[in-house]
Amino acid sequence: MSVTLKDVASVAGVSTATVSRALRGFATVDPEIQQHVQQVADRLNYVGSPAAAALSTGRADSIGVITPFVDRMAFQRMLTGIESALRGTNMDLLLYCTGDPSDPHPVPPRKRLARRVDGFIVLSLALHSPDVEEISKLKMPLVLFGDQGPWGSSVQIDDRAASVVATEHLIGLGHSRIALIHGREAHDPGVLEYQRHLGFNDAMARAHLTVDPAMVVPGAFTIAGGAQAMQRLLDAADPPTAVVAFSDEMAYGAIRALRDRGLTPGRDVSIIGFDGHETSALLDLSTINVPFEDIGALAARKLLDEIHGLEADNSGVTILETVLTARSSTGTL
Amino acid sequence: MSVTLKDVASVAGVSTATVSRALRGFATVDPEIQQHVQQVADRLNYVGSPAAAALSTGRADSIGVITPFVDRMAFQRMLTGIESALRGTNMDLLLYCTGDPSDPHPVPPRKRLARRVDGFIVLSLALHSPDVEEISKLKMPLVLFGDQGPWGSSVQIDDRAASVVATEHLIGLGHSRIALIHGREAHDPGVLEYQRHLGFNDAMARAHLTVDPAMVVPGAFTIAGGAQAMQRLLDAADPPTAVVAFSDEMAYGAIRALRDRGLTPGRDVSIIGFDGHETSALLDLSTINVPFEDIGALAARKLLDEIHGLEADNSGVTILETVLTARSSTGTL
DNA sequence: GTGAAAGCGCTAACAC
DNA sequence: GTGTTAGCGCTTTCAC
Repeated sequence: MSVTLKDVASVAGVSTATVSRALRGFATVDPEIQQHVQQVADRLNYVGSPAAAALSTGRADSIGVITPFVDRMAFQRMLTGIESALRGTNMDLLLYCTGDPSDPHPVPPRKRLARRVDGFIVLSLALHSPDVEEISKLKMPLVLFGDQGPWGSSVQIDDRAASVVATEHLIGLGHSRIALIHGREAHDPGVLEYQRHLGFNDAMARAHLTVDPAMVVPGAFTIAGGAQAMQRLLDAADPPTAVVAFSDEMAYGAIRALRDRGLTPGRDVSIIGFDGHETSALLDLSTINVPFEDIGALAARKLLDEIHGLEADNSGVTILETVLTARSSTGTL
Repeated sequence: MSVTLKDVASVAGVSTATVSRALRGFATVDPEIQQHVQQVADRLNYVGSPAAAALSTGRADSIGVITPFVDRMAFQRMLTGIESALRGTNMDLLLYCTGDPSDPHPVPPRKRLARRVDGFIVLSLALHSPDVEEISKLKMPLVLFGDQGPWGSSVQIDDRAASVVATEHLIGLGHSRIALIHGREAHDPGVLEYQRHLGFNDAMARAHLTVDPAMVVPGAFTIAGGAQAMQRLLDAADPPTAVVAFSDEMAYGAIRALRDRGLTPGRDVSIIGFDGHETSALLDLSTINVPFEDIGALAARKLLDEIHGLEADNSGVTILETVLTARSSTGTL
């Protein structure tokens, strides 16, 4: 097939053990020999077999990233962060997309990735994944985002507090009939959405405002879903004057729905999103900035530390800050 | 360490070969035994070692996706397509991000991924990667996008023709002083940008319009770069009345720059983008829709076929259609 | 400092 | 149909 360690060894006139050591830069190898072996390997265009190394060492030299969706901007930003943290390490990145957790998936992620990676980053985002439980049973290094797991460390934001900030921003502008576009019904307190919902309720209660159940609609975290949600809200007997959306994408959809009816965001209806994507600036969308790139990078760094057995100072739960950016999509009543 | 095939074999009272066959659903196994083995494996929570299997079979059961950037919307869309094509197969996805090809990368992709995957999808996007050459030397299954490679098949769009369509759209609206925001200087005809530039020139020449070198500026394929480019254009002695941008992101930036000066896209300056991202509809950006999801899915399918040795009907070069969507960012002069 | 040899966990002939 | 056996290509004791 291809050129192996053994080939290099026989050409270089040394043992496979020496080649193995030399190529990995072990200090115990004679510098002359080390250099010679390196040259031979280069000349032969030798590329080692990760599979063989993995089998032998038990390490896979790669991490798995598990996410329900790849087509979300938040995911892309986290992936960017993860990638940058991995740059310069010898770790490879395996991507496993579970799809909507409510659909049963053909092959559970643990079966797929378990022995193939040294650890996992689970981006459960807005949905609690039953797979997380499965994965945590593996007792492998694991870093979670968006959910507090029973095992491993996690990177989080304070969803409840951030949601309070968003809601109070609208209240501060004089709004009282405030609607909520959430992703979907969440019953698990560990889920990001649940916490944000709590925050919304907190802020409303604190301002002595009532939450009208008709003003709470799902938007599936997509642009289309957000647009539909907004349409429902506008069709209500008593439409809202302001809306909190649990993602920028849903807010985009809401803005579109508004415009389609000739309404202007921030004047006729105020809208605030959640995520702080770059495009939100262009759409003049007020939003809660979530540092997804940092989240990804930090999660990756935590995972690498766990894998390498460093009892790092960054283990456990880390909470990152979110900040409100007010733009013209939110205005006084 | 963990439970192995051998453990399952001894518990089930059969040989490892039988377990191996049973677990992979070979027809040559007695149904009763097959079921029994499966049960034992489940009970023991057995998870096979991909490394061992790979070493033994020579197949890695995974593909590598190589891209210079992860933080581009186009990349995300292609990844979505690739992911969906891989769903239901037993192939894993390894992501390798080379970063800007002009920077030297510490570990060349071929060394990293070569023996770890069964084939590659290379998304060179707007930049010609010298790594492609290296990878093609591997003589492994390879599917390219955005570049016509010396080896392997590819998925493409007709960049030159699409660019003609975009430019002629502006010309048809009465514009004659048309600027171009490209990504960066391209000298390689195999590169997408080069072809689009050709198309721009074609359309201008056909309409007997001159291309002012001062009206051709780079935007680095980012929002910020597009904004800067637009600023330069507006600061020119004789600013353009219309602009073609080679990506929606750069067009977003251009729109922002326009707005920052109190100008309205489509009225004061017309702008057309390239890509057709979902958010472009919200920004009322005219654009050339590129079916990135389809490109990704098709590339993945081609690669799988190549890997499995199917001399598929979809091998070689496949060209996908692009379509113009006119919105209010482009208007009559 | 270097080599010999025993695996790592699985698959694929090949016999039975 | 099922078991035996010989690797796949590397790492890693353990001698020397």
